[in-house]
Amino acid sequence: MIKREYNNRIIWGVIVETEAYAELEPACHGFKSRTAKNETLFGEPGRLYVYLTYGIHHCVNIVTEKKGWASGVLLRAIAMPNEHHRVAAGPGLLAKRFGLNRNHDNSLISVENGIWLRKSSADTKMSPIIQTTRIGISQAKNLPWRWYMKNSRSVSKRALGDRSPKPSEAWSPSSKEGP
DNA sequence: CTTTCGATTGCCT
DNA sequence: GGCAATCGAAAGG
Repeated sequence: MIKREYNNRIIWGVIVETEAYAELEPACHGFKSRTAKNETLFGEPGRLYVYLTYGIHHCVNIVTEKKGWASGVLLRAIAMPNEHHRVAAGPGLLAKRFGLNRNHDNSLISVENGIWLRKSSADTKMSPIIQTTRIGISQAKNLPWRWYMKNSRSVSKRALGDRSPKPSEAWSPSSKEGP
């Protein structure tokens, strides 16, 4: 589960949908270049990479892998048992509900910073976990790097309609190499 | 410099 | 199903 303290309150939920992004594939923000904007993605694991998308919504990632290698896990949906099942059922919605924005970019995940992770029996309650392709991207659509809890009602709306990638959208690793 | 478009959401037909 | 909202990178001239 993920926990968050802000406005003098602690809220929590189970992460029920994620996607992985890494430097070796073109959908990743760190694929083309390393800039001030995406620097966090190249930084040390355990920090948040938060960016604005569509000029309106924020997307929250947890940086993974080793320092110097752009990689992260996008949090796409959180189930909050004590609230309406859709309040955090999407990347933008969960960022909003958990009060996270660009100011939290590069923040270390810790109790001191008001955002942290814990294991819980609630985490496995909605299994099995389905692995499939990512959503809302235009490149490397064939990579099966999305995971979600099959039995959760809080999985993002668009995640429900799966489709297999067309051959023209297929992508396979070429020059870039992993860590 | 100008134009395009995105790791989305919500409202409309 | 379609599309506006709304901003800033990235791409194009």
